[in-house]
Amino acid sequence: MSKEITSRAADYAQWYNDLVIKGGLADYSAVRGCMVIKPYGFALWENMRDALDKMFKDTGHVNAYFPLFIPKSFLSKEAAHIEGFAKECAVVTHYRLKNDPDGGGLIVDPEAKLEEELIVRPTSETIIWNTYKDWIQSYRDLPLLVNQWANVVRWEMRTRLFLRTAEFLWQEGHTAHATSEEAVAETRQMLDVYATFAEEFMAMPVIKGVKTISERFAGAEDTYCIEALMQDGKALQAGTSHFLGQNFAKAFEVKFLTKENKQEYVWATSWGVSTRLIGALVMAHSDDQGLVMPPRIAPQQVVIVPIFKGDEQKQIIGEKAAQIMKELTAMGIRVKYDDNENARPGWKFAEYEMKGIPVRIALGARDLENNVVEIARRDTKEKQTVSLDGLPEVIRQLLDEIQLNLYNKAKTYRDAHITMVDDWDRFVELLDEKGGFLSAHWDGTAETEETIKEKTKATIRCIPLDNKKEAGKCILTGQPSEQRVLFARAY
RNA sequence: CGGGAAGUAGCGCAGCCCGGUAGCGCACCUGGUUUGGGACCAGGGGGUCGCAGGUUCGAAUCCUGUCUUCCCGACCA
Repeated sequence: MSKEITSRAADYAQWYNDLVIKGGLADYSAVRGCMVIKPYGFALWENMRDALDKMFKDTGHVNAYFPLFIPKSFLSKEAAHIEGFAKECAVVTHYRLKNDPDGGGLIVDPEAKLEEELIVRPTSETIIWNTYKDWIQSYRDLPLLVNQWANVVRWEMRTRLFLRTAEFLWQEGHTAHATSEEAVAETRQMLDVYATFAEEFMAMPVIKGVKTISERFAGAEDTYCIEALMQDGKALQAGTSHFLGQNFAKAFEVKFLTKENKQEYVWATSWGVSTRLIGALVMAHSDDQGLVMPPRIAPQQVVIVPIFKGDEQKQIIGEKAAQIMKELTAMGIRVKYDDNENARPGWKFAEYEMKGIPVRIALGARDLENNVVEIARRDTKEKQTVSLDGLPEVIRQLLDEIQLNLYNKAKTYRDAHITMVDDWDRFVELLDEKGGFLSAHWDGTAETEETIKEKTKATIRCIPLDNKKEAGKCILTGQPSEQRVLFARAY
């Protein structure tokens, strides 16, 4: 009624916007390109953050916090890095406002110009490596394994809720190591952490791979990524992990003394995931009725909707619901009871479906008489009547089943959308008609990559880590190729 | 940053062409009847018409500027 959702078939982009806004995840704000993350969306982020944070701690990392502002001179120390970010930096030039003497309200005080302009961090490599210089003296200080949860700003031309906003929340890990091998191992380890998180918590299958040179992070030697596939057949980079070599160590003079008392530059990594994951989650599982939340990170896993006539029934049902809640909560299940009398049950059913709550329990007087409840699962919309006896265990298993089903469904779709193709015309045709990943040979040159992008808007998403070597001919140029790479149109 | 569309009550919209008392649906408040898939009846409250200038006796309506959003491109996570 009041909250119609555009169907995916009618307008995929609008469907996505509808889910984010009507599902209560976020809103547009008065600031261009910036969004307000609403409590429901932030609860989701908190669950993602908590799960990831634990995984980071379990792999030996600690959290710290570095400044929002970066002196302009820092950013320019690493040539490739500045090249990559210069075009999208917000710059602070003054530190004071004053009343316009001509009565025009507040103006920037021209007297208050900063001696050195400050950049609002688009990422923190430079300020962090400038700091690490002081933290690292000897091999005994290594490895240095630090993560920070922060906001960053990248001045984007065109923004989309969660997928690309001028300001976003993320975590960025920055580590320093004594050897190249150790840094590469760290890079790969964190990529595995991301892949595990995406698959086990978000129920979103991902492909681990390495980026081509042109898709590489500015300042990295190698960029690894996890790539996910959305329901419209477009790929989305869900996380990246970079092997930075000694680029930042050299730019910021970060050296350490080896056991042999020799000065050497340290080896670095950085890795991050952002609130973009929320956009990925929305597009991976949701349907035309609304959001579909994977149980493991759903802000609410179960909602109980009472169905009653009159205060007496409300009272009795409320008591039973409280008991169910207590049992579920004791099992660590996040459950909400909605006895708001302003909305009728049917309205609540639709509302919670839109919010994607995995399991709904309907509890009415009739059920109490029969010692049963009706449970409905969001993913398949199946309903069943089950006994109140042993309900918590049934719910617990159902949540696991939903989690698994979402993953399997997404994986089936994803696997069905990786297409091997060896013919250029077919390649172009598939992009338009089917979408998804196209596994094709590439001659390894940036020129060919660029030409394919110009002709088709498809980019090389990654070279899968488990790729097998296979001689073939480049899809565009026919030049010899030693392996297939994954092409797709991407967010 | 280019091209298109839009901004009027919390939300969705009409009114604008042709200037003259700001309207409809949902939501909200009160009372009543209801409650197993987005209830109904009656009464009621709420709007600097994005913002700033201009034209005019008079501007939601005409003109100029500006801000914001959406869609499509270019750029990028």
